[in-house]
Amino acid sequence: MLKQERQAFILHQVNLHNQVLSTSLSQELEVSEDTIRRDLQELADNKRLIKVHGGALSLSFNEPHHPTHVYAHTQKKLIARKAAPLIQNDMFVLTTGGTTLIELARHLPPTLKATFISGSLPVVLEYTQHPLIDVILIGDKVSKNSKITVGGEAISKIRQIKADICFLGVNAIDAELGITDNDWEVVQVKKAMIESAQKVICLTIAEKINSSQPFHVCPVEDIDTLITELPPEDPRLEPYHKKGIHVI
Amino acid sequence: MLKQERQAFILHQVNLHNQVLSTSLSQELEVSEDTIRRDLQELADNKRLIKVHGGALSLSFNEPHHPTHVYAHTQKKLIARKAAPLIQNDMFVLTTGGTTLIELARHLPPTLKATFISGSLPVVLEYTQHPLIDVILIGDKVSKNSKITVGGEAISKIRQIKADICFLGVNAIDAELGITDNDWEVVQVKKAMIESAQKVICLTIAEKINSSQPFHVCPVEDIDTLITELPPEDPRLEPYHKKGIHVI
DNA sequence: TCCCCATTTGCGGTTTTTTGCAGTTTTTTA
DNA sequence: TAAAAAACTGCAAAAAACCGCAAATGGGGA
Repeated sequence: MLKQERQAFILHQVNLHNQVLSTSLSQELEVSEDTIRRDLQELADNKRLIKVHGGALSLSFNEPHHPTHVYAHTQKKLIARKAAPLIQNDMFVLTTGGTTLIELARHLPPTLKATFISGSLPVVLEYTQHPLIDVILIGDKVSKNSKITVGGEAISKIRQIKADICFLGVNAIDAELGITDNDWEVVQVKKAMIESAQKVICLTIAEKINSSQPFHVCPVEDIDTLITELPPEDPRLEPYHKKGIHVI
Repeated sequence: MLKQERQAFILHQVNLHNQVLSTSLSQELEVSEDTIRRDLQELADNKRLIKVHGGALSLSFNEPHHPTHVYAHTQKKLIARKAAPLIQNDMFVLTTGGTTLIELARHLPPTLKATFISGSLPVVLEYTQHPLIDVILIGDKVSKNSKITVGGEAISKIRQIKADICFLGVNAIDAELGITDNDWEVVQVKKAMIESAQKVICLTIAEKINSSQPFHVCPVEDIDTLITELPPEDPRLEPYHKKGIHVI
Protein backbone atom coordinates (compact mmCIF):
# COMPACT_ATOMS: atom_id res chain seq x y z
CA MET A 1 0.00 0.00 0.00
CA LEU A 2 1.23 3.45 -0.92
CA LYS A 3 1.94 5.99 1.78
CA GLN A 4 -0.23 8.58 0.01
CA GLU A 5 -3.07 6.11 -0.18
CA ARG A 6 -2.83 5.49 3.54
CA GLN A 7 -2.72 9.18 4.34
CA ALA A 8 -5.67 9.87 2.05
CA PHE A 9 -7.64 7.25 3.95
CA ILE A 10 -6.70 8.77 7.29
CA LEU A 11 -7.72 12.20 6.06
CA HIS A 12 -10.99 10.81 4.75
CA GLN A 13 -11.69 9.21 8.11
CA VAL A 14 -10.82 12.25 10.15
CA ASN A 15 -12.96 14.53 8.01
CA LEU A 16 -15.82 12.08 8.25
CA HIS A 17 -15.74 11.38 11.97
CA ASN A 18 -13.99 14.53 13.17
CA GLN A 19 -11.51 12.34 15.02
CA VAL A 20 -9.44 9.21 14.64
CA LEU A 21 -7.58 6.89 17.00
CA SER A 22 -4.07 5.70 16.21
CA THR A 23 -4.87 2.23 17.49
CA SER A 24 -7.88 1.63 15.26
CA LEU A 25 -6.16 3.13 12.22
CA SER A 26 -3.25 0.81 12.86
CA GLN A 27 -5.58 -2.18 12.82
CA GLU A 28 -7.61 -1.08 9.79
CA LEU A 29 -4.59 -0.25 7.69
CA GLU A 30 -2.55 -3.20 8.94
CA VAL A 31 0.54 -1.19 9.81
CA SER A 32 2.25 -0.45 13.10
CA GLU A 33 1.13 2.41 15.32
CA ASP A 34 4.50 4.02 14.76
CA THR A 35 3.75 4.31 11.06
CA ILE A 36 0.36 5.84 11.82
CA ARG A 37 2.00 8.31 14.17
CA ARG A 38 4.47 9.29 11.50
CA ASP A 39 1.62 9.76 9.01
CA LEU A 40 -0.33 11.90 11.46
CA GLN A 41 2.77 13.96 12.15
CA GLU A 42 3.26 14.53 8.43
CA LEU A 43 -0.39 15.42 7.84
CA ALA A 44 -0.29 17.74 10.85
CA ASP A 45 2.83 19.43 9.47
CA ASN A 46 0.91 20.08 6.25
CA LYS A 47 -2.00 21.49 8.26
CA ARG A 48 -4.43 18.82 7.11
CA LEU A 49 -5.42 17.76 10.63
CA ILE A 50 -4.59 18.37 14.29
CA LYS A 51 -2.51 15.74 16.00
CA VAL A 52 -3.43 14.96 19.60
CA HIS A 53 -2.46 12.34 22.15
CA GLY A 54 -3.91 9.06 20.96
CA GLY A 55 -4.88 10.13 17.47
CA ALA A 56 -5.94 13.24 15.56
CA LEU A 57 -8.79 15.71 15.09
CA SER A 58 -10.17 17.35 11.96
CA LEU A 59 -9.35 21.01 11.43
CA SER A 60 -13.05 21.91 11.67
CA PHE A 61 -13.33 20.18 15.04
CA ASN A 62 -14.17 23.38 16.88
CA GLU A 63 -16.89 24.42 14.46
CA PRO A 64 -20.24 23.88 16.12
CA HIS A 65 -22.47 22.52 13.34
CA HIS A 66 -20.60 19.33 12.60
CA PRO A 67 -20.93 17.27 15.77
CA THR A 68 -24.74 17.30 15.73
CA HIS A 69 -24.75 16.12 12.15
CA VAL A 70 -22.47 13.28 13.15
CA TYR A 71 -24.79 12.34 15.96
CA ALA A 72 -27.80 12.13 13.63
CA HIS A 73 -25.97 9.59 11.53
CA THR A 74 -24.70 7.39 14.34
CA GLN A 75 -27.42 4.83 13.69
CA LYS A 76 -26.36 4.45 10.10
CA LYS A 77 -22.71 4.28 11.08
CA LEU A 78 -23.53 1.46 13.47
CA ILE A 79 -25.32 -0.42 10.72
CA ALA A 80 -22.43 0.14 8.32
CA ARG A 81 -19.97 -1.18 10.89
CA LYS A 82 -21.99 -4.37 11.24
CA ALA A 83 -22.37 -4.81 7.50
CA ALA A 84 -18.78 -4.17 6.44
CA PRO A 85 -17.32 -7.52 7.63
CA LEU A 86 -19.76 -9.45 5.43
CA ILE A 87 -17.85 -8.38 2.33
CA GLN A 88 -14.78 -10.42 1.54
CA ASN A 89 -12.06 -10.09 -1.03
CA ASP A 90 -12.95 -10.68 -4.70
CA MET A 91 -16.69 -10.63 -4.06
CA PHE A 92 -19.20 -9.17 -6.51
CA VAL A 93 -21.53 -6.93 -4.58
CA LEU A 94 -24.83 -5.38 -5.65
CA THR A 95 -26.04 -2.36 -3.69
CA THR A 96 -29.07 -0.12 -3.79
CA GLY A 97 -29.01 3.60 -3.02
CA GLY A 98 -29.62 5.43 0.22
CA THR A 99 -27.59 7.15 2.91
CA THR A 100 -27.02 3.89 4.77
CA LEU A 101 -25.35 2.44 1.71
CA ILE A 102 -23.16 5.52 1.35
CA GLU A 103 -22.17 5.05 4.96
CA LEU A 104 -21.27 1.44 4.20
CA ALA A 105 -18.95 2.59 1.41
CA ARG A 106 -17.17 4.83 3.90
CA HIS A 107 -16.70 2.05 6.42
CA LEU A 108 -15.05 -0.50 4.20
CA PRO A 109 -11.44 -1.28 5.07
CA PRO A 110 -9.03 0.27 2.57
CA THR A 111 -7.47 -3.13 1.99
CA LEU A 112 -10.68 -4.64 0.62
CA LYS A 113 -10.55 -5.60 -3.05
CA ALA A 114 -13.97 -6.24 -4.54
CA THR A 115 -16.33 -5.25 -7.35
CA PHE A 116 -19.37 -3.15 -6.53
CA ILE A 117 -22.31 -2.77 -8.86
CA SER A 118 -24.91 -0.10 -8.33
CA GLY A 119 -27.27 2.30 -10.06
CA SER A 120 -27.09 4.92 -7.36
CA LEU A 121 -25.01 7.96 -8.26
CA PRO A 122 -24.12 9.08 -4.73
CA VAL A 123 -23.16 5.54 -3.73
CA VAL A 124 -21.01 5.00 -6.81
CA LEU A 125 -19.36 8.38 -6.31
CA GLU A 126 -18.43 7.35 -2.80
CA TYR A 127 -16.88 4.12 -4.01
CA THR A 128 -14.69 6.00 -6.47
CA GLN A 129 -12.83 7.26 -3.41
CA HIS A 130 -11.81 3.73 -2.52
CA PRO A 131 -8.45 2.65 -3.94
CA LEU A 132 -8.98 -1.04 -4.61
CA ILE A 133 -12.66 -1.35 -5.37
CA ASP A 134 -13.85 -1.65 -8.96
CA VAL A 135 -17.16 0.04 -9.63
CA ILE A 136 -19.73 -0.84 -12.26
CA LEU A 137 -22.48 1.67 -12.81
CA ILE A 138 -25.86 0.43 -14.01
CA GLY A 139 -27.15 2.79 -16.67
CA ASP A 140 -30.67 3.91 -17.53
CA LYS A 141 -33.04 6.77 -16.87
CA VAL A 142 -32.14 8.64 -13.70
CA SER A 143 -34.81 9.05 -11.06
CA LYS A 144 -34.36 12.60 -9.87
CA ASN A 145 -35.33 12.36 -6.25
CA SER A 146 -33.48 9.15 -5.46
CA LYS A 147 -30.57 9.74 -7.89
CA ILE A 148 -30.70 6.13 -8.95
CA THR A 149 -31.14 4.61 -12.39
CA VAL A 150 -34.46 2.89 -13.07
CA GLY A 151 -36.13 1.23 -16.03
CA GLY A 152 -36.06 -1.84 -18.23
CA GLU A 153 -32.48 -1.43 -19.35
CA ALA A 154 -31.22 -1.27 -15.78
CA ILE A 155 -33.25 -4.32 -14.82
CA SER A 156 -32.06 -6.40 -17.75
CA LYS A 157 -28.45 -5.47 -16.99
CA ILE A 158 -28.88 -6.51 -13.37
CA ARG A 159 -30.39 -9.81 -14.49
CA GLN A 160 -27.20 -10.55 -16.43
CA ILE A 161 -25.19 -10.37 -13.24
CA LYS A 162 -24.63 -13.18 -10.76
CA ALA A 163 -23.49 -11.41 -7.59
CA ASP A 164 -22.30 -12.97 -4.34
CA ILE A 165 -24.20 -10.60 -2.14
CA CYS A 166 -26.77 -7.81 -2.34
CA PHE A 167 -27.11 -4.96 0.14
CA LEU A 168 -30.65 -3.70 0.21
CA GLY A 169 -31.47 -0.38 1.80
CA VAL A 170 -35.17 -0.42 2.63
CA ASN A 171 -37.79 2.21 3.34
CA ALA A 172 -40.19 -0.03 5.18
CA ILE A 173 -40.16 -3.57 6.54
CA ASP A 174 -42.81 -5.61 8.31
CA ALA A 175 -42.57 -9.25 9.34
CA GLU A 176 -45.91 -10.05 7.72
CA LEU A 177 -46.15 -7.55 4.86
CA GLY A 178 -42.52 -7.96 3.87
CA ILE A 179 -40.34 -5.23 2.42
CA THR A 180 -42.20 -2.36 0.77
CA ASP A 181 -41.28 0.90 -0.94
CA ASN A 182 -42.95 4.09 -2.17
CA ASP A 183 -41.40 4.23 -5.64
CA TRP A 184 -42.70 1.70 -8.13
CA GLU A 185 -39.71 1.89 -10.47
CA VAL A 186 -37.19 1.55 -7.67
CA VAL A 187 -39.08 -1.52 -6.51
CA GLN A 188 -38.57 -3.18 -9.88
CA VAL A 189 -34.83 -2.59 -9.65
CA LYS A 190 -34.65 -3.93 -6.11
CA LYS A 191 -36.54 -7.05 -7.14
CA ALA A 192 -34.03 -7.70 -9.91
CA MET A 193 -31.13 -7.21 -7.51
CA ILE A 194 -32.57 -9.69 -5.02
CA GLU A 195 -32.90 -12.30 -7.74
CA SER A 196 -29.38 -11.77 -9.03
CA ALA A 197 -27.64 -12.23 -5.68
CA GLN A 198 -26.87 -15.38 -3.75
CA LYS A 199 -27.33 -13.68 -0.40
CA VAL A 200 -29.51 -10.69 0.40
CA ILE A 201 -28.59 -8.41 3.28
CA CYS A 202 -31.22 -5.94 4.37
CA LEU A 203 -30.10 -2.71 6.01
CA THR A 204 -32.56 -0.49 7.86
CA ILE A 205 -32.85 1.79 10.85
CA ALA A 206 -35.18 0.56 13.61
CA GLU A 207 -37.62 3.38 12.91
CA LYS A 208 -38.65 1.68 9.69
CA ILE A 209 -39.39 -1.68 11.26
CA ASN A 210 -43.06 -2.57 11.30
CA SER A 211 -43.96 0.11 8.80
CA SER A 212 -45.24 -0.30 5.27
CA GLN A 213 -45.39 1.48 1.93
CA PRO A 214 -47.63 0.99 -1.11
CA PHE A 215 -45.41 -1.18 -3.33
CA HIS A 216 -44.29 -4.68 -2.42
CA VAL A 217 -40.62 -5.64 -2.95
CA CYS A 218 -40.38 -9.11 -1.42
CA PRO A 219 -41.49 -11.18 1.58
CA VAL A 220 -39.09 -11.17 4.51
CA GLU A 221 -38.29 -14.82 3.83
CA ASP A 222 -36.36 -13.71 0.74
CA ILE A 223 -33.73 -11.95 2.80
CA ASP A 224 -30.91 -13.81 4.52
CA THR A 225 -29.70 -11.21 6.99
CA LEU A 226 -31.25 -8.18 8.64
CA ILE A 227 -29.03 -5.45 10.01
CA THR A 228 -30.28 -2.62 12.20
CA GLU A 229 -28.70 -0.38 14.81
CA LEU A 230 -30.46 -2.40 17.56
CA PRO A 231 -28.88 -5.29 19.45
CA PRO A 232 -30.07 -8.61 17.95
CA GLU A 233 -31.99 -9.49 21.12
CA ASP A 234 -34.23 -6.41 20.95
CA PRO A 235 -37.91 -7.49 21.15
CA ARG A 236 -38.77 -5.59 17.96
CA LEU A 237 -36.57 -8.01 16.04
CA GLU A 238 -38.17 -11.11 17.56
CA PRO A 239 -40.51 -11.83 14.60
CA TYR A 240 -37.58 -11.92 12.22
CA HIS A 241 -35.64 -14.36 14.37
CA LYS A 242 -38.70 -16.60 14.28
CA LYS A 243 -38.78 -16.53 10.50
CA GLY A 244 -35.24 -17.90 10.46
CA ILE A 245 -33.61 -14.68 9.34
CA HIS A 246 -30.12 -14.00 10.56
CA VAL A 247 -30.41 -10.79 12.60
CA ILE A 248 -27.29 -8.85 13.61
CA MET B 1 5.16 -5.39 -26.04
CA LEU B 2 5.74 -1.83 -27.20
CA LYS B 3 6.62 0.93 -24.81
CA GLN B 4 3.69 3.11 -25.87
CA GLU B 5 1.35 0.21 -25.40
CA ARG B 6 2.73 -0.41 -21.94
CA GLN B 7 2.50 3.23 -20.96
CA ALA B 8 -1.04 3.44 -22.28
CA PHE B 9 -1.91 0.49 -20.08
CA ILE B 10 -0.29 2.13 -17.06
CA LEU B 11 -2.16 5.35 -17.74
CA HIS B 12 -5.39 3.45 -18.09
CA GLN B 13 -4.81 1.71 -14.78
CA VAL B 14 -3.96 4.90 -12.94
CA ASN B 15 -7.00 6.68 -14.37
CA LEU B 16 -9.25 3.83 -13.42
CA HIS B 17 -7.95 3.20 -9.92
CA ASN B 18 -6.39 6.55 -8.99
CA GLN B 19 -3.14 4.75 -8.17
CA VAL B 20 -0.80 2.01 -9.27
CA LEU B 21 1.97 0.00 -7.64
CA SER B 22 5.27 -0.56 -9.43
CA THR B 23 5.43 -4.14 -8.20
CA SER B 24 2.03 -5.19 -9.51
CA LEU B 25 2.55 -3.41 -12.82
CA SER B 26 5.85 -5.22 -13.18
CA GLN B 27 4.11 -8.55 -12.70
CA GLU B 28 1.12 -7.78 -14.90
CA LEU B 29 3.21 -6.47 -17.78
CA GLU B 30 6.01 -9.00 -17.28
CA VAL B 31 8.81 -6.48 -17.33
CA SER B 32 11.32 -5.50 -14.67
CA GLU B 33 10.46 -2.91 -12.04
CA ASP B 34 13.20 -0.74 -13.47
CA THR B 35 11.32 -0.52 -16.75
CA ILE B 36 8.13 0.37 -14.91
CA ARG B 37 9.99 3.04 -12.98
CA ARG B 38 11.35 4.48 -16.18
CA ASP B 39 7.85 4.51 -17.67
CA LEU B 40 6.46 6.22 -14.61
CA GLN B 41 9.25 8.75 -14.70
CA GLU B 42 8.53 9.50 -18.33
CA LEU B 43 4.79 9.79 -17.77
CA ALA B 44 5.42 12.01 -14.75
CA ASP B 45 7.71 14.24 -16.84
CA ASN B 46 4.85 14.66 -19.31
CA LYS B 47 2.48 15.53 -16.45
CA ARG B 48 0.28 12.52 -17.02
CA LEU B 49 0.52 11.16 -13.50
CA ILE B 50 2.30 11.80 -10.21
CA LYS B 51 5.17 9.49 -9.39
CA VAL B 52 5.58 8.53 -5.74
CA HIS B 53 7.64 6.04 -3.79
CA GLY B 54 6.29 2.62 -4.67
CA GLY B 55 4.16 3.60 -7.65
CA ALA B 56 2.16 6.51 -8.99
CA LEU B 57 -1.04 8.51 -8.43
CA SER B 58 -3.53 10.00 -10.85
CA LEU B 59 -3.36 13.75 -11.35
CA SER B 60 -6.74 14.17 -9.68
CA PHE B 61 -5.63 12.23 -6.59
CA ASN B 62 -5.88 15.19 -4.26
CA GLU B 63 -7.59 17.88 -6.25
CA PRO B 64 -10.58 18.99 -4.17
CA HIS B 65 -9.38 22.60 -3.85
CA HIS B 66 -7.27 23.66 -6.79
CA PRO B 67 -5.83 27.17 -6.94
CA THR B 68 -6.34 27.84 -10.67
CA HIS B 69 -9.81 26.37 -10.42
CA VAL B 70 -11.45 29.60 -9.32
CA TYR B 71 -10.07 31.60 -12.19
CA ALA B 72 -11.04 29.02 -14.79
CA HIS B 73 -14.53 29.13 -13.38
CA THR B 74 -15.42 32.48 -14.92
CA GLN B 75 -14.18 31.36 -18.33
CA LYS B 76 -16.30 28.27 -18.14
CA LYS B 77 -19.34 30.30 -17.16
CA LEU B 78 -18.86 32.39 -20.28
CA ILE B 79 -18.66 29.29 -22.42
CA ALA B 80 -21.76 27.85 -20.78
CA ARG B 81 -23.70 31.05 -21.46
CA LYS B 82 -22.82 30.82 -25.15
CA ALA B 83 -23.67 27.13 -25.37
CA ALA B 84 -27.01 27.15 -23.55
CA PRO B 85 -29.09 28.76 -26.38
CA LEU B 86 -28.14 25.96 -28.77
CA ILE B 87 -30.37 23.55 -26.90
CA GLN B 88 -34.02 23.68 -27.82
CA ASN B 89 -37.07 22.02 -26.42
CA ASP B 90 -37.48 18.27 -26.93
CA MET B 91 -33.92 17.79 -28.12
CA PHE B 92 -31.85 14.71 -27.32
CA VAL B 93 -28.46 15.84 -26.10
CA LEU B 94 -25.28 13.82 -25.58
CA THR B 95 -22.65 15.31 -23.26
CA THR B 96 -19.21 14.29 -22.09
CA GLY B 97 -17.80 14.96 -18.62
CA GLY B 98 -15.76 17.87 -17.35
CA THR B 99 -16.28 21.02 -15.34
CA THR B 100 -17.34 23.02 -18.41
CA LEU B 101 -20.20 20.62 -18.96
CA ILE B 102 -21.25 20.89 -15.33
CA GLU B 103 -21.31 24.63 -15.79
CA LEU B 104 -23.52 24.22 -18.84
CA ALA B 105 -26.00 22.21 -16.78
CA ARG B 106 -26.20 25.11 -14.32
CA HIS B 107 -26.84 27.67 -17.04
CA LEU B 108 -29.82 26.03 -18.72
CA PRO B 109 -33.12 27.89 -18.40
CA PRO B 110 -35.50 26.17 -15.97
CA THR B 111 -38.18 26.13 -18.66
CA LEU B 112 -36.11 23.95 -20.99
CA LYS B 113 -37.52 20.50 -21.54
CA ALA B 114 -35.05 18.10 -23.10
CA THR B 115 -33.35 14.72 -22.65
CA PHE B 116 -29.69 14.60 -21.69
CA ILE B 117 -27.55 11.49 -22.04
CA SER B 118 -24.16 11.19 -20.36
CA GLY B 119 -21.76 8.81 -18.67
CA SER B 120 -20.31 11.41 -16.36
CA LEU B 121 -21.44 11.13 -12.74
CA PRO B 122 -20.89 14.77 -11.75
CA VAL B 123 -22.62 16.04 -14.89
CA VAL B 124 -25.60 13.74 -14.47
CA LEU B 125 -25.88 14.68 -10.82
CA GLU B 126 -26.05 18.32 -11.84
CA TYR B 127 -28.87 17.67 -14.32
CA THR B 128 -30.95 15.92 -11.67
CA GLN B 129 -31.34 19.36 -10.10
CA HIS B 130 -33.17 20.60 -13.17
CA PRO B 131 -36.96 20.36 -13.02
CA LEU B 132 -37.88 19.44 -16.61
CA ILE B 133 -34.84 17.68 -17.99
CA ASP B 134 -34.86 13.92 -18.36
CA VAL B 135 -31.48 12.29 -17.75
CA ILE B 136 -30.20 9.03 -19.15
CA LEU B 137 -27.07 7.65 -17.55
CA ILE B 138 -24.76 5.48 -19.63
CA GLY B 139 -23.64 2.54 -17.53
CA ASP B 140 -20.35 0.62 -17.46
CA LYS B 141 -17.14 0.47 -15.48
CA VAL B 142 -16.40 3.75 -13.69
CA SER B 143 -13.06 5.44 -14.28
CA LYS B 144 -12.06 6.78 -10.86
CA ASN B 145 -9.96 9.58 -12.22
CA SER B 146 -12.59 11.19 -14.43
CA LYS B 147 -15.70 9.78 -12.76
CA ILE B 148 -17.08 8.77 -16.11
CA THR B 149 -18.18 5.37 -17.38
CA VAL B 150 -15.92 3.75 -19.95
CA GLY B 151 -15.84 0.45 -21.82
CA GLY B 152 -17.52 -1.55 -24.54
CA GLU B 153 -20.93 -1.57 -22.90
CA ALA B 154 -21.01 2.21 -22.71
CA ILE B 155 -19.91 2.56 -26.32
CA SER B 156 -22.48 0.11 -27.65
CA LYS B 157 -25.22 1.91 -25.73
CA ILE B 158 -24.16 5.25 -27.18
CA ARG B 159 -24.20 3.75 -30.69
CA GLN B 160 -27.85 2.86 -30.22
CA ILE B 161 -28.71 6.51 -29.72
CA LYS B 162 -29.46 9.06 -32.41
CA ALA B 163 -29.04 12.40 -30.68
CA ASP B 164 -29.69 15.88 -32.07
CA ILE B 165 -26.59 17.41 -30.60
CA CYS B 166 -23.42 16.43 -28.76
CA PHE B 167 -21.49 18.68 -26.39
CA LEU B 168 -17.88 17.69 -26.34
CA GLY B 169 -15.60 18.94 -23.59
CA VAL B 170 -12.06 18.63 -24.89
CA ASN B 171 -8.61 18.50 -23.31
CA ALA B 172 -6.68 19.59 -26.36
CA ILE B 173 -7.51 20.93 -29.80
CA ASP B 174 -5.31 21.88 -32.73
CA ALA B 175 -6.45 22.99 -36.17
CA GLU B 176 -4.19 20.45 -37.86
CA LEU B 177 -3.93 17.60 -35.34
CA GLY B 178 -7.60 17.74 -34.46
CA ILE B 179 -9.07 16.96 -31.06
CA THR B 180 -6.91 14.80 -28.80
CA ASP B 181 -7.12 13.41 -25.29
CA ASN B 182 -4.91 11.70 -22.73
CA ASP B 183 -7.21 8.82 -21.76
CA TRP B 184 -7.62 6.10 -24.32
CA GLU B 185 -10.87 4.76 -22.92
CA VAL B 186 -12.45 8.18 -22.73
CA VAL B 187 -11.44 8.76 -26.35
CA GLN B 188 -13.42 5.69 -27.42
CA VAL B 189 -16.49 7.03 -25.66
CA LYS B 190 -16.11 10.47 -27.22
CA LYS B 191 -15.74 8.97 -30.68
CA ALA B 192 -18.96 7.06 -30.23
CA MET B 193 -20.74 10.20 -29.08
CA ILE B 194 -19.59 12.18 -32.11
CA GLU B 195 -20.89 9.49 -34.43
CA SER B 196 -24.23 9.30 -32.70
CA ALA B 197 -25.02 13.00 -32.90
CA GLN B 198 -26.19 15.11 -35.83
CA LYS B 199 -24.31 18.18 -34.66
CA VAL B 200 -21.14 18.30 -32.60
CA ILE B 201 -20.42 21.29 -30.40
CA CYS B 202 -16.92 21.53 -29.01
CA LEU B 203 -16.42 23.41 -25.72
CA THR B 204 -12.99 24.43 -24.58
CA ILE B 205 -11.10 27.17 -22.81
CA ALA B 206 -8.65 29.13 -24.95
CA GLU B 207 -5.72 27.71 -23.01
CA LYS B 208 -6.27 24.35 -24.67
CA ILE B 209 -6.27 25.66 -28.21
CA ASN B 210 -3.23 24.60 -30.22
CA SER B 211 -2.24 21.95 -27.73
CA SER B 212 -2.23 18.20 -28.25
CA GLN B 213 -2.43 14.95 -26.32
CA PRO B 214 -1.41 11.43 -27.33
CA PHE B 215 -4.76 9.96 -28.38
CA HIS B 216 -6.70 11.18 -31.37
CA VAL B 217 -10.44 11.77 -31.05
CA CYS B 218 -11.39 13.33 -34.41
CA PRO B 219 -10.24 15.90 -36.97
CA VAL B 220 -11.57 19.42 -36.46
CA GLU B 221 -13.70 19.02 -39.59
CA ASP B 222 -15.92 16.63 -37.63
CA ILE B 223 -17.12 19.38 -35.35
CA ASP B 224 -19.80 21.86 -36.32
CA THR B 225 -19.33 24.54 -33.71
CA LEU B 226 -16.46 25.63 -31.49
CA ILE B 227 -17.18 27.56 -28.32
CA THR B 228 -14.49 29.28 -26.24
CA GLU B 229 -14.47 32.22 -23.84
CA LEU B 230 -12.80 34.33 -26.56
CA PRO B 231 -14.65 36.64 -28.96
CA PRO B 232 -15.10 34.90 -32.34
CA GLU B 233 -12.78 37.38 -34.07
CA ASP B 234 -9.79 36.50 -31.87
CA PRO B 235 -6.80 35.62 -34.11
CA ARG B 236 -6.29 32.31 -32.30
CA LEU B 237 -9.61 31.17 -33.72
CA GLU B 238 -8.78 32.16 -37.29
CA PRO B 239 -7.72 28.64 -38.46
CA TYR B 240 -11.06 27.24 -37.36
CA HIS B 241 -13.02 29.89 -39.24
CA LYS B 242 -11.04 28.94 -42.34
CA LYS B 243 -11.99 25.30 -41.96
CA GLY B 244 -15.63 26.32 -42.10
CA ILE B 245 -16.33 25.69 -38.44
CA HIS B 246 -18.92 27.86 -36.79
CA VAL B 247 -17.02 29.71 -34.05
CA ILE B 248 -18.88 31.59 -31.31
C1' DT C 1 17.34 -11.03 -46.06
C1' DC C 2 20.90 -9.13 -43.41
C1' DC C 3 23.18 -5.54 -41.05
C1' DC C 4 23.66 -1.26 -38.59
C1' DC C 5 22.52 1.91 -35.07
C1' DA C 6 19.57 4.10 -31.91
C1' DT C 7 16.61 2.85 -28.44
C1' DT C 8 15.09 0.05 -24.90
C1' DT C 9 15.61 -3.25 -21.33
C1' DG C 10 17.56 -6.03 -17.55
C1' DC C 11 21.03 -6.63 -14.07
C1' DG C 12 24.47 -5.85 -10.32
C1' DG C 13 25.90 -2.61 -6.95
C1' DT C 14 24.85 1.42 -4.20
C1' DT C 15 21.92 4.84 -2.02
C1' DT C 16 17.65 6.35 -0.16
C1' DT C 17 13.19 5.70 1.92
C1' DT C 18 10.14 3.37 4.65
C1' DT C 19 8.85 0.61 8.34
C1' DG C 20 8.81 -2.10 12.57
C1' DC C 21 10.97 -2.96 16.92
C1' DA C 22 13.22 -2.33 21.52
C1' DG C 23 14.10 0.74 25.08
C1' DT C 24 13.09 5.08 27.22
C1' DT C 25 10.40 9.12 28.19
C1' DT C 26 6.12 11.51 28.49
C1' DT C 27 1.26 11.81 29.19
C1' DT C 28 -3.03 10.15 30.95
C1' DT C 29 -5.97 8.28 34.34
C1' DA C 30 -7.60 6.06 38.28
C1' DT D 1 1.33 8.84 42.99
C1' DA D 2 1.74 4.71 40.45
C1' DA D 3 0.31 1.87 36.67
C1' DA D 4 -0.95 1.92 31.88
C1' DA D 5 -1.07 3.82 27.47
C1' DA D 6 0.95 6.48 24.08
C1' DA D 7 4.87 8.97 22.16
C1' DC D 8 9.53 9.53 21.13
C1' DT D 9 14.34 7.95 19.83
C1' DG D 10 17.69 5.37 17.59
C1' DC D 11 18.55 1.56 14.89
C1' DA D 12 18.42 -2.14 11.63
C1' DA D 13 16.07 -4.80 8.07
C1' DA D 14 13.50 -4.58 3.93
C1' DA D 15 11.80 -2.40 0.01
C1' DA D 16 12.29 0.75 -3.51
C1' DA D 17 14.90 3.97 -6.23
C1' DC D 18 18.96 5.22 -8.56
C1' DC D 19 23.11 4.63 -11.49
C1' DG D 20 25.95 2.76 -15.02
C1' DC D 21 26.68 -0.65 -18.35
C1' DA D 22 26.07 -4.42 -21.34
C1' DA D 23 22.78 -7.17 -23.77
C1' DA D 24 18.71 -7.26 -26.44
C1' DT D 25 15.43 -5.38 -29.44
C1' DG D 26 13.54 -3.32 -33.38
C1' DG D 27 13.13 -0.42 -37.39
C1' DG D 28 14.95 1.31 -41.55
C1' DG D 29 18.24 0.86 -45.60
C1' DA D 30 21.31 -1.67 -48.66
